Amino acid sequence: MTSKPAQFDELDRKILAALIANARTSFNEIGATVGLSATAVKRRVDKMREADLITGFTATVRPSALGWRTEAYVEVYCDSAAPPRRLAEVVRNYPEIVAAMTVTGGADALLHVRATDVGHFEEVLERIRTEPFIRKTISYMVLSHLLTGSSEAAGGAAAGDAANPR
Amino acid sequence: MTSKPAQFDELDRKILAALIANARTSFNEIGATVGLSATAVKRRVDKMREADLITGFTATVRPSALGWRTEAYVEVYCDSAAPPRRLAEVVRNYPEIVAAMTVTGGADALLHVRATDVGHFEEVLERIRTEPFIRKTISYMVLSHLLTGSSEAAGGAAAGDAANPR
DNA sequence: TATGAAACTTAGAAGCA
DNA sequence: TGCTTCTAAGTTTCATA
Repeated sequence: MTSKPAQFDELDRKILAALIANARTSFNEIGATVGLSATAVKRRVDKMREADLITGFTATVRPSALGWRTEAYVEVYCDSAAPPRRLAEVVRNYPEIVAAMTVTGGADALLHVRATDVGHFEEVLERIRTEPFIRKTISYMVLSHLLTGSSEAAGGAAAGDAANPR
Repeated sequence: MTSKPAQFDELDRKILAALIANARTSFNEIGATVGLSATAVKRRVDKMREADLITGFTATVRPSALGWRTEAYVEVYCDSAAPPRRLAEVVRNYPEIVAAMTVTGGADALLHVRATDVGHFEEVLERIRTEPFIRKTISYMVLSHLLTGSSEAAGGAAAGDAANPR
């Protein structure tokens, strides 16, 4: 192993931004933009993948085009005895839960839920509420997105440049 | 224009799932999986892109590897006079806001914020609170993600199959 | 209208200077 | 790091059902 943790420089940032904008941009094209040969770009990308900085490449989809038209955030309140591990197991059983995390504040966890429609969401919510250690839930239905093209507005897509989280 | 909206079938679903799992899967490989030639797969992908069902291809990144280690959800309460449009403009000025939406419930909007550390987050929060029509904010810091590999845990990556929103 | 095979073109991978 | 070769994938055209 080398001593250097393969530092991330400005060139890498630009390459990353190009790949986030369009994962199919050719190394040649990226190289032309950042002033590097295609080979050099490839090597840097390989390193970023090795470093697990780039975790993969995916297609970005519009959930509404697939029929997922309802979205909500759900605060979950648990019995004090329930450990986060337990909640993680439960959450995995719901394909409608696209994100789940423990949070500060009154609630124990926050769930990001997608459903086809309000009826579907209600059904999911009722199932969640019957989970043994869940005491109560508070739902916030998403009305409209204020950030179009945002990763989460697109429902799991990435956009933006490497200098920014989105 | 044709009368048919180019219906989405099971084959498309499988192709989409393969591309979401890995956008660099070759058409040939996908074809072998779904029982189609590479040419046919490409044509279906082209159609899905035209239909804006597939909105693009991106690299998935681990925000923490880029130094974005703090994450929070912020409820925003506005003066009753403030229209959502106005909020949308404001939100665009903050690269730290990775998602923003109007929601049901007491708050007018919910922001998903990423920052490098708690100090950075506090600074962002203070800036947001000085925006003219914002009355108050309530923050929920994300402690840990319960769904690893989830799009949002990865901070803007997509994963899963087309039958599911994630 | 959708498909598959073949020809053609471009990009990616590997080795070398 | 960049250049060149080799290989593999994407792209286009054509014929077919």
